[in-house]
Amino acid sequence: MENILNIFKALCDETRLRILKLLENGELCVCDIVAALDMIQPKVSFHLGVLKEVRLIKDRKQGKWVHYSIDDSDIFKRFLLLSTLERISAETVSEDTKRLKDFLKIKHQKANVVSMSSRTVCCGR
Amino acid sequence: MENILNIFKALCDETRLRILKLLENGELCVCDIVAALDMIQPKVSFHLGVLKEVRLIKDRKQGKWVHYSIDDSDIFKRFLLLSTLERISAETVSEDTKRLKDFLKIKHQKANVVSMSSRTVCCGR
DNA sequence: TGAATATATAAATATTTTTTTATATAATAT
DNA sequence: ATATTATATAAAAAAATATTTATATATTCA
Repeated sequence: MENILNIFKALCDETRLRILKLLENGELCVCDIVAALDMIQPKVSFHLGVLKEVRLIKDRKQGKWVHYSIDDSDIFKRFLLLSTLERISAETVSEDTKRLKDFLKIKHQKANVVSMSSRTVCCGR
Repeated sequence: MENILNIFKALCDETRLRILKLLENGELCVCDIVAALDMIQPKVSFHLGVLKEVRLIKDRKQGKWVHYSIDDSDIFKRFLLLSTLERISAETVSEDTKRLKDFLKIKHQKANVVSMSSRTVCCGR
């Protein structure tokens, strides 16, 4: 019971569903998600922690960055996520996707300049 | 989003999962559930209301009684419930099932006496 | 009709969860 | 070394949810 209950507790929050929806298309680092959701970073970290705790997502550390992605090692969770996320239309999260797109664009532009000047910037702050 | 979110909000509570597990074997009236969970009646009514609101369960009124049962008119919810409830072992809810069994036994005994003396008692209080 | 029973609802309280603000940690760059 | 960047965490405040207590409604029974 404990287990399935905690999965639902992790899924019963709008912010966390938005995060999962963002991760549907592949891994993102924390600052990507912060930009996409337009929320402050500790808030996003909190929700990532909740999702990670029940293993709906996993993380991968690389230098200063932490990349999060859907953890599809469990077949039940995989199916649950699949059927859940397909019930959230792209339209519903269009603002998030737009902000993410814009952010990644600028980030990659900077990364190019950076690779020439040998700096390493993610959020450009 | 609203819709799937509210389904998870309804499912993210232990009492409500216990209620659903009880209803797995067919409809029960409120006083059956109150006895099985060993909780006060307004608390049970509150949780039944939450489940009914998102149409995970439905009710059927008959005289003084209200009978609740799983609402399986929606295929997604049906599947979700099926796969959820099978993840809650009978062992986990054995106390609930025991109390329910005991309660129904006494209730039916009374109902028999009652049918002879033409009274209508449910909870015997 | 009046008492008893089954359930629902409203208001007050308690608890849990989320959000914010401040700060810590760890990696990289200068 | 020191500053900057990315992320996490702790503590306080705010918001949401659940629980209790009291009461209302509706049905049946005597």
